[in-house]
Amino acid sequence: MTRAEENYLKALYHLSDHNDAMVSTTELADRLETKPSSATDMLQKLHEKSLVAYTKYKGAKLSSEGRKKASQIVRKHRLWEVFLVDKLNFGWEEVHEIAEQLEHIKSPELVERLDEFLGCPTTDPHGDPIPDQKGHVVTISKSLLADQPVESSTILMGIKDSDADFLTYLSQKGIKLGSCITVLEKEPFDQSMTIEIDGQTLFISKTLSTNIYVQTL
Amino acid sequence: MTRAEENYLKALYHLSDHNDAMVSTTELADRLETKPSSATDMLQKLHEKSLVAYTKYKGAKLSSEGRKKASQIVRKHRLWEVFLVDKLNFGWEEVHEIAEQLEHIKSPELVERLDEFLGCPTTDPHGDPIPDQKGHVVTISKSLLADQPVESSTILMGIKDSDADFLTYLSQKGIKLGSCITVLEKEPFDQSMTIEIDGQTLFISKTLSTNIYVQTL
DNA sequence: ATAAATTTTTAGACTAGACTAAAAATAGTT
DNA sequence: AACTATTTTTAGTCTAGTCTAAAAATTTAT
Repeated sequence: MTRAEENYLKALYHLSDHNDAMVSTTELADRLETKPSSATDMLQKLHEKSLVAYTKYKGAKLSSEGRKKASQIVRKHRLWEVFLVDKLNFGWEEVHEIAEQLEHIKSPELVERLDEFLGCPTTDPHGDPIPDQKGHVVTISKSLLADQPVESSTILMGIKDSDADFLTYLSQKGIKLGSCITVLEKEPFDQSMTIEIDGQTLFISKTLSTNIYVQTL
Repeated sequence: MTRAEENYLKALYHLSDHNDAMVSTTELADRLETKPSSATDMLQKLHEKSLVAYTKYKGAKLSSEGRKKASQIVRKHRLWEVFLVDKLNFGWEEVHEIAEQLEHIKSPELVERLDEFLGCPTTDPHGDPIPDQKGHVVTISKSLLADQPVESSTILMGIKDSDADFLTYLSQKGIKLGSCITVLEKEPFDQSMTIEIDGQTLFISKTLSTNIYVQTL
């Protein structure tokens, strides 16, 4: 498996959104910042290798074999992110790019040992689940902060759009995984809200609250 | 810098043997398990980029810039080896291949943090020195076990040819970095020797003793 | 239902890096 | 000094992955 092949599989994994949905050539190309013609070429190649189910003009989705391969790459990506944050003290906004490289290191033994070294974590620093060796993920039911009623108390469980700037902003405010959030007020006209987070009162826009996953206590 | 370019620089680094010696196209090709014609192509390219001083039919050596780049790759390789052995409990014979991949990860910050995490080691698991950020290496004076006189007491400081099978053999015998070695007998006809290593008496061939570096106490 | 707009695929070209085979330069031998 | 043997370089081909431009299929709109 080449690096490019791995990146296509991973993109399909993320785009199919656990729904087994068909992904269009353009979607895939956009995600990988490439051209649709390149995506077509690769899809045909991956179809040949039985990693992808692809029908001309209809789109593509991962085969079970392809899904397994993809989940292994995601597993590696997220384990390395944990390593970078927990062991090397990187900020959660700095690790994605480096993990993009580390995820392609080929050594099954390394993955297992790294997993053990990290204490077999189940989520990465952004709250995304880490697939196990077989590709299975434990999905924790989480809701958007935006949907929580006033007075409700929740715990921050994940970040939807792990954009680096957004993550930097959050950590500047002291917002991190596991923070306790209580919704104090919700403005009906712009869906902004006032929250109490780890004791501190904060005013939060709709953009923010729709990108934060919480778990009800 | 592509992966191939990095591998050529690294090969030149190892072949020039700290002597700043000219390396021939064939030597380089052999080291990289490729053909001389491919090496020529790459040398011309690296010369264009001022990373290598190359004159047709004469051979090549690293420029100061190229040497710096190469030493950074070697630094990364050896730091990752320490990580794999010290933190993930790999055997010293298992780490070279994985480090060959990890050495190409691009992130200066990562290297610094890894270095610190590992306690700024000065040698890798085989006793080879780890270059610092500027490419400088601390060379410890070490001699071959084969050259030690009878009765002399030494400490094992490094392995010359870090071949996986050889390393496996050594660790099976309980031979490791830091082991105390006393030469008990030397046979003049085949240069084999009897040694005492960490209390245990061992018979050792010339091949072995010429691949082990020791430091006199 | 047919025309227009969009999406997707094909065809052909490019680059990096490798290869083979042939040509050129260097080194070794007499 | 000249002739052979070896090494090195050049020339041309191949593959993976990308691209652009054009053709084909599909979707949308009238």
